[in-house]
Amino acid sequence: MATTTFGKGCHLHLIDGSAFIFRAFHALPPLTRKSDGLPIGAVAGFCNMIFKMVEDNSGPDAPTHVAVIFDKGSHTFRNEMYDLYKANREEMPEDLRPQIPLTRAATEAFNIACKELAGYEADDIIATLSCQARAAGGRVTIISSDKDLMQLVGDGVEMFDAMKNKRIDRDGVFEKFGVYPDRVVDVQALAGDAVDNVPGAPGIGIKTAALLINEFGSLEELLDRAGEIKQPKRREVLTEKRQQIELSKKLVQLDCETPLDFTLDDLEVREPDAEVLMAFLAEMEFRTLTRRVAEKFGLDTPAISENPVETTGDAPAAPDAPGFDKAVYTCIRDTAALETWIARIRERGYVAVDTETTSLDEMKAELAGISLCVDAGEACYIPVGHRDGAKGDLFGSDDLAEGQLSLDVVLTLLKPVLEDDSILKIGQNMKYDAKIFARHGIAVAPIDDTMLMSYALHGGLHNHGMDLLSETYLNHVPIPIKPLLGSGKSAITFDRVNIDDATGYAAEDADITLRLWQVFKPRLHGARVTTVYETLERPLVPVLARMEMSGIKVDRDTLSRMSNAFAQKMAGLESELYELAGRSFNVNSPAQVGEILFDQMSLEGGKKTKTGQWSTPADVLEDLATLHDFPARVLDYRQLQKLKSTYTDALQDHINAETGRVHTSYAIAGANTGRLASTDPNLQNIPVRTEEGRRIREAFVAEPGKVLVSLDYSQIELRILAHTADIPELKQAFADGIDIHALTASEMFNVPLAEMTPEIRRRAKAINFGVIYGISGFGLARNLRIPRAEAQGFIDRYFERFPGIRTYMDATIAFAKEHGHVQTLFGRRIHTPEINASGPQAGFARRAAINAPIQGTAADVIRRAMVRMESAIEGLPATMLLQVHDELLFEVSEEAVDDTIARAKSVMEGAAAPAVHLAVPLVVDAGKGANWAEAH
DNA sequence: CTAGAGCGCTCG
DNA sequence: GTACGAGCGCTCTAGC
Repeated sequence: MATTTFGKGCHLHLIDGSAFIFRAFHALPPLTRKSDGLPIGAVAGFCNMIFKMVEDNSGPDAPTHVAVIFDKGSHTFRNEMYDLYKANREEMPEDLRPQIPLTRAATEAFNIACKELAGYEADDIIATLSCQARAAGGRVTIISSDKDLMQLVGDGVEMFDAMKNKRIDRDGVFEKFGVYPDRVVDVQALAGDAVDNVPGAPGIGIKTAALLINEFGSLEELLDRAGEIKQPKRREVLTEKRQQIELSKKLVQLDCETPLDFTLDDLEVREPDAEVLMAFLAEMEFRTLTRRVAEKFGLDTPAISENPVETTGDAPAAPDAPGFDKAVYTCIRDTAALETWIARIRERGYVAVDTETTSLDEMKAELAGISLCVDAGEACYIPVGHRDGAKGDLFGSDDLAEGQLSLDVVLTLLKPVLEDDSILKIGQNMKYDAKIFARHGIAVAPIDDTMLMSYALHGGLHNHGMDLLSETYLNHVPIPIKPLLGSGKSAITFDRVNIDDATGYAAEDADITLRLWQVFKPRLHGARVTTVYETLERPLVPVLARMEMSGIKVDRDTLSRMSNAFAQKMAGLESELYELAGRSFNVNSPAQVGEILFDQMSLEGGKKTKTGQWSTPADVLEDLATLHDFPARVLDYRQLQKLKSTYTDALQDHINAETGRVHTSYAIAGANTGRLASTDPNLQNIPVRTEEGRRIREAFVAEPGKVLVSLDYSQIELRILAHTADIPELKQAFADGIDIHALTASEMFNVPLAEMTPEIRRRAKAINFGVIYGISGFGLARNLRIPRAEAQGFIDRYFERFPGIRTYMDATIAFAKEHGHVQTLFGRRIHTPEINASGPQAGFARRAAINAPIQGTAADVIRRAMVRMESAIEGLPATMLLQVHDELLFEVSEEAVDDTIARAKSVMEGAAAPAVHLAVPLVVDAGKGANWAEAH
């Protein structure tokens, strides 16, 4: 083809490559290459789009010049102007990352120019080329739907949305922005952009911005004459935020003078080399496209062994995986063998790791050994802390039968591998192993966690322990630990297990972990949970590990004194109860309490539990307490018993001898909804509702010179409900900062807000919570202690007043029935296997399905806040210690309290963006104090 | 003697 | 038969 000079009559097509594949990745079904599971959905979408253009563009309107433009790197000249530019941007999904070089390769295979420039966005290159083409008298079509490019439209420049197959001209831009292209930047400067983190003028959206620009003619005119604006808020924001608005304009204004090292003439359309193109398409295993391309060029279709298959989340396990064989596992007792393994790991780029220790408490556990696996079926165990069973002496390298390398030697060799950025460490519940290694000065990264992959894939279906996963997904029953350790008093710790047995057990764990990873990893994309796994599960591992290792200081003396006081009171109550009953009995036994109440005293209203004994829960005893002292005293006793046994006594046993602090453990995959669960001890249920219970929080203290700072989301679940079910009245109330329960009461009972009584508000509050739980007449009646018919009346009125709630509930259940799962706003899936059951099960399943998206979205929000928190408070003398579902607790040096609160609050309130745009504000309240009671 | 179910209570 | 989601201490019993 003869080289021509770009000029009049020429038509330039500019394809926004980065934006296209990002959109294609999310919009198209997830496709993986059959032969190796490589995700290629976005590449396929891209190739189809390019091919379609090649086919369509043989007419008179065909481009004479064409280029695909990509972003290069994330740092651009805009970050020099404003360091927060695109700071909200999500990390690229891992399944998309490998597709980017493939898309460049595809562009080259089609023999289309592929351009990018460090320090500039694709948009700037597109702007520059557009300007040059216009200056030369040619026409331009920008293949993109990015609104940031709309400022270029007009006068011979058009846009084309390839996904929607829609042209965008001057009028199209006007539709979107309310102004013509030459004023688009002015509108964008005012409206800002949450996704790119362009600040704009707070409170002004696109519509208002367009109104103002149309009235004043330009942004500069508007800012100069802002004083003339009637609305005080607008006037104020335009005056006070002038600098911010001007900066925003610079950020959205595209650069038409990007220093390019090529000219328009270099972009002239070239015929693809058919063989190169066919080879590429065949390599991608695009069967249909390969055939169509072959037809177009009149070539034979090359044989492609496998069809690309859309994975639905049920991709088969590797069919040719070797069986499990203990005999193949090796025990590593010398450095040469260890170095061979390390070389193998480096060559492979990933390794499954498991640690064996002397305790389930990571803060006390000593390392007994480490197992590794890089190929299914072949694993090793490196003993480092095994001891003689009788004497307890550590085996050395010269113990012939039981020799082992020293811990120091092994960790020195493994540390560079475990910390190597280019080697993926795979574990089952990696938080445990990461904490063990962290205590030895090793920061394990990067990681994958098979437990968390399973949680993202199968949440709600089953638990995610290794034994169950192995049986379910590998069809293999792992070696049980019981026979090795024994149980009860005679149980031994893993360091006393003989090394041969330990090798068989431990190496298998690494083997299983690797195989689970091989099964789960390619399924994430098909099940559309890659982003959930990568942004809500995996990044929490190091964050929680650090929180757990920090622990919280608990004052033993305070607890001890309270325990003594409780014991005294309980002793008094005990004798009083014996007196009232006329005999001694075990107050801790509900069965015996029931006997005395209902058999001996013949009080009315008793019900039996399913095991046939009298039921004596607190609400029943509360009713009986009006008739008799005995049930009243039992209630008093039970409260003290609970506080003493679970809190003031048990917590003391959890104070770590070395740190003097209590270190809880968070289960990331514990709760079905996405919530964390706290165990050993549970620090998410420390009393707060009663005065006496709340005093236990006085024992949770800050170090001298520091304070505890608590930040909690206000009404987060109701806010999410208002957004999700799209209830205008509730959204408005949250926007206006109105008391939501009072508002509900006012709407339901026709009582003006000014005349609200606590009792009416209390009822509305119970209904609001009931809605979140999948309300029933029975449940509300029991909660409010009113007749069931009356409760049902309330519910009916509520649905009448807020019909959107009913719509949401019905739609959620219908979704669950159709898909077998519900999901949160962030895409977390919660499976609902019982949703089609009948009988009482059906009710449970329906209520759980209604609740899960709300509770789960709230859980996702705080997870995101936690993941972002560490960098947000970096440099401040502040440590995040605890999470209690909607609360984060920090320990902060006194002088940094205000800064910490400001930064943490900002992270928490903005945690939904940019992945989710909530139509209600998130509000966070803060408190501080010397102890948790004061801070909360 | 040990493990596990059942009950009841704590939290969001 | 019923509010959603969790964990833990105590009693009691089945089974070694």
